[in-house]
Amino acid sequence: MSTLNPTYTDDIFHLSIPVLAVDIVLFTLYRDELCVVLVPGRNEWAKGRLTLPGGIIGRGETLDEAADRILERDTNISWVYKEQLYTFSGKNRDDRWDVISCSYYTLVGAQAFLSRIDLTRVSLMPYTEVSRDTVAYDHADIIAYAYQRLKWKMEYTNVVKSILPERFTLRELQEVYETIFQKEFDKRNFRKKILSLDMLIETAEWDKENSKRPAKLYTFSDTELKIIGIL
Amino acid sequence: MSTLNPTYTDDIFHLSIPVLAVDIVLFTLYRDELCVVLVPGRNEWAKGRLTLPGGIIGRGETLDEAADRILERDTNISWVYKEQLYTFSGKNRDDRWDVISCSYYTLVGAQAFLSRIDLTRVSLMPYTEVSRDTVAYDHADIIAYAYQRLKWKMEYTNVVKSILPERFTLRELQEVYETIFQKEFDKRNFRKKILSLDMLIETAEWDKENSKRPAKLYTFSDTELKIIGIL
DNA sequence: GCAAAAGTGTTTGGTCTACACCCATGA
DNA sequence: TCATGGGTGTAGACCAAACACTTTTGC
Repeated sequence: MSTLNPTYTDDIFHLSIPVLAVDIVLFTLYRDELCVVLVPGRNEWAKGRLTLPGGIIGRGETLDEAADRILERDTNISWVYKEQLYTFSGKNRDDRWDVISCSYYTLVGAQAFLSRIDLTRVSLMPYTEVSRDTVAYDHADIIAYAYQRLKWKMEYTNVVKSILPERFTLRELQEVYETIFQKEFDKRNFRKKILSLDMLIETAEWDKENSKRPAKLYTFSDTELKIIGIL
Repeated sequence: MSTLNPTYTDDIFHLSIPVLAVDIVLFTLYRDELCVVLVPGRNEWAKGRLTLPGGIIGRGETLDEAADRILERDTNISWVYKEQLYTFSGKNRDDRWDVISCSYYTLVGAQAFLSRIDLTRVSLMPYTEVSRDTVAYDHADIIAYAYQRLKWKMEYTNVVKSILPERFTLRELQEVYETIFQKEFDKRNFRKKILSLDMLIETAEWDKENSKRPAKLYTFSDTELKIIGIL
């Protein structure tokens, strides 16, 4: 029996203690929509349905390590901002097993995401289509909770940087907020607010991508997650 | 081997998966100080030191049920507001075992607390005295985290009601906030703010306890936890 | 020169803070 | 009548929201 990475064929499901799994809610923006990464269910209770990437934690592993391992296994993504969300244990979580799920959520930019992922193994579902009918177990609840937490983090930290490229325009930044919050913000107030936070540094470069007046490019002043009040 | 309530003598510590425990941070106010309930360490690695009330979760139990069971076992307290805090899994949490701890915190009024607890089995430690030297494992870290979360919940919910008697004066309410936040608030601003939230109902009764001008007694309008912005 | 997106300030209302005095009661 | 804590209002600073026009560029 391997120490790391126990498999579903172990006899761990017949013990007097529950099994602890780690499930990951990976958010990304794709075609101006907030999407979640899902994988096909691998056991008989989730066959033909989509689930969150997840796995059983091994002895000697921390939860963070297990989250990294599972994320890398399913998406090839190896370093991202991630945060533990909640540990779910409702009796009806799983049709048969007594599995407790420690969930994480993470946020990845579409570029980084698409360049690493194998879309034959994972799929993207728009957040608006997530429901108990479209994803297995209680994973729709976990995703809904992750979405709340994400919005909330975006209101008072610079976590949005994990979804943006190194340099970006204020308009792009605003669009990320608008997509995730599903509401529009006033351009002037948004810029004033963001700039007043000293979260961004103005670069000397300009965005010449589109054929209109070029926009200044900005970058984040902090590489680490920082708590600030945004919205 | 019992299904609920596995004991430390089971062989569960030799498995390929980690063991999941539930630890509880119970806050109460005692002599105008924020205190935490601790119990004597029961295994050889925590002998002679104090730990949080905790135990191994059993198969068939949810985390909330395990938290209730452990709380009742150690303190006779059977219904209180409680909230899952975080699931800790650092490698150095425990000298020997690979135990993952799902922690809860809760807040109990001194009256309810003292009437139910057996002080020969548990002890109270002022929050200011909690440190890695005074409590075992990584429990000081868990308590510090719980304290942050508690303050934060008190800023935007009516959670404070779990520590107050059914009827109370505005002064008492303010004192609870001052004790927990370890800072003083302006009386007029505090009253204005609290009353503007429609969180309280003014009763027809007066507090005649102290021998000065009687104060109006208030009660909470919501019995459930409610999100509001307080401070 | 025109279409398209970038960029920019001011006014207004609400909220937070600081601050000092009178009132009701029991002793 | 006095000591003690209960109860109240206002002015200034700050922050959030609403709102419209000018600038730069490519075509």
